[in-house]
Amino acid sequence: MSLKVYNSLTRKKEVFEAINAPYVGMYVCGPTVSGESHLGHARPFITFDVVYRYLMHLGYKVRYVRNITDAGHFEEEGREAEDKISTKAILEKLEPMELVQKYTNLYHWAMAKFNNLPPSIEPTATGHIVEQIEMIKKIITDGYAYEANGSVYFNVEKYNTDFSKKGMPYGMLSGRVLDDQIDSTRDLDNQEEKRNKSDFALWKNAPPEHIMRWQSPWGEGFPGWHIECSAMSTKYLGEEFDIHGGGMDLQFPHHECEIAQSTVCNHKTPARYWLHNNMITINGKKMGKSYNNVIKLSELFEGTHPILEQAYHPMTVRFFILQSHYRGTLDFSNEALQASEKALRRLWEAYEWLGKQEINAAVTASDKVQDEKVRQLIGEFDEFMNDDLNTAKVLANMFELSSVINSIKDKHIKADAISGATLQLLQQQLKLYIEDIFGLTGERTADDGKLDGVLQLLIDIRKEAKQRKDFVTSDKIRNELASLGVQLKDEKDGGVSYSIQ
RNA sequence: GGUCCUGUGGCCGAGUGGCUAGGCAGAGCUCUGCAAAAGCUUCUACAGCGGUUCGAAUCCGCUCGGGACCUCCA
Repeated sequence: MSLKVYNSLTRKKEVFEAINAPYVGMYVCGPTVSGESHLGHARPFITFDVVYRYLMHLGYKVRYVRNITDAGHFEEEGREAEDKISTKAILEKLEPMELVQKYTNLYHWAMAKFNNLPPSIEPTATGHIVEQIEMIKKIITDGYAYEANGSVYFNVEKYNTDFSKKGMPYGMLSGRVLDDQIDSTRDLDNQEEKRNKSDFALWKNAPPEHIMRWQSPWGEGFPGWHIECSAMSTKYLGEEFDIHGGGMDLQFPHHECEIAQSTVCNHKTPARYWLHNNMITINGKKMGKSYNNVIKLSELFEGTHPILEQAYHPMTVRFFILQSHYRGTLDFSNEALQASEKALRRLWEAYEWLGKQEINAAVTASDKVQDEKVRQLIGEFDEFMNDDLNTAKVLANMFELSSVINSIKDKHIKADAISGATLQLLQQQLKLYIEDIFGLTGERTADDGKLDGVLQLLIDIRKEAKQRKDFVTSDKIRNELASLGVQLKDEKDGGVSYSIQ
C-alpha cells in the first residue's frame, strides 16, 4: 500500500516515489506579507502541513521549505510601477521592512494558532536577492532573457520553441498553449519594453518613488514576480525535488514561469509532483482581495467580521478544512463552521474518553463482528490517506468509531465486546491521526487545575442538592454554568463531566 | 473569446458503473426529577433531457446553472 497523489503536471494520480528516499524535498509557496492573511490562505498551509506530517509518519525525512514574499511585487503591471509593499508603507507611514515584519509576525501567530508545524526552512525573498540575480544572469547567458531599460524579461516564445522539442513546452502545467495565449493576453500599457506580451519580468527597474530597491548588473531595481521561488527552491532543495505545492490560482502564471526559469538553469523540471489545493469560497465565490470578500484570520478567531455570527476557534477551522478533500472547493458559511465546531467537539470528547480508559490487553472480543468492524475502520485510515490524502474519509470513519466508543461508554455495547488489543490499537491510531497527522489539539485552555477543582466542587454541591431533591439549587448551578459556557453532562454511571466552550 | 473545473438531500461535504459516506440541522424512542449529553431509529439526494449498459448519481452527448484561470492572488 503506497501513497498516491494527484499530480497537476500529469493530471493523474500517481504513486509517490521519492527521488532520494528516505529524503523528501517539498516546496510550498508562502504568503506575501504586505497584508494580513485571510481564511483562504489558511487552506494551503493547513493542507500542506498535513502532507508534511503524513510524509514524516510514513518515515520520510522531509525538508519542507516555505518562502515568505517580502519583496514587493507589482499591483498591476504596466501602470506606474507601483510596489505593493512600498505603496502601502507610505500610506501607513511605516518603513517597508517594518510593515513586512508586522505581517510576518501576524502570519506566524496565525500558523501557530492552527498548530501548523514550522517549515524546515522559511526563506525570504529579500534575503535571496543575490541568488535571484545570479539566476537571472544565467538565464540571460543562455539566451532566454533580454534587458530593456534596466529591466530583464524572460523570452517565453524562444523558450517554448526550444523546450517544446524536449517535451517541455511553456504551459505544460496549466494546459495552456502559448499561441492561443498571445491573442488572449490583456492589452496593457507600457508594454513596449517587452518583445512579446507573454514575456514576464525577471527584474524590474525601480522608479524613483520605489523604496525597496537593490543594486544589480542592470541598475537599481527589484526582482520579478516568479524568480524568488525558483532561486530559493533550487538553493535549498536542489535542481530537482519531490513536491511543489500551492494554491490552484498559482498554477498560472506563477508556477508555469517558475518551471520555465528553473528548467533553463537546471535543464530539468524542478519538481516531480505538483500538488494544488482548491479555493475556499464564500457564497460560491473565491475569497480574494479582488472580490472584496476576505475574512482575515484575526477577524475569524475574534468573530469581528460582519459576515460572522460568532468567533471560530482555529481548530474548528482546521477541522472544517480537513473535512473536505483538498482539491475541491470548500464553501464557507456560518452554518458550516458551526457544524464543524460541534462535530469536532463530539469527536474530541469520544477520543479523550477512550484515551483515559485503562485497557486490559488480555480481554478477548465477545462480539467478533463488532471487533472486526472496528479493526476495519481503523485500517482504512491509511488506505484513505494514501489515496491522495483523503482526510474527509478518515474523519468519516472516526465518527463511526466515536459512535462505538460512546456506546461502550453508555454501556450499549458490552465492555468486552471488543478485544483489549483492538481497543489499544484504537487508542493508538486515534492519537496518531487526530493529533500527530491531522494536527488537531484539545480546545480546553491550559490551567493549573484550579478551574477543575472549582468545577468539581460545584458538581459535588449539585450532586448533594439533587440527592435531597433540591432541584432549584441543582438547576441553578447547571444553568449558571451553562450561561458561562460550561456544560455539565450527567453520565450513565452517575458521574458528571463537563465541557468548556 | 480561450483553457479548465463543477452542479449530491434543509446546510457543509465524501464517493464514482451494482454495496450505509460522514458531520450539522429536523422527527421519534431510550436514559433522565427536568434538561443537556449520549445511544438507537428515521425523513428529505445525486440539475434536466437523451444515449451506452443486464445495471449509472457514477461513462458519453446535449441543455441549463455555478465557478476558477487567462492580471497580483492560497
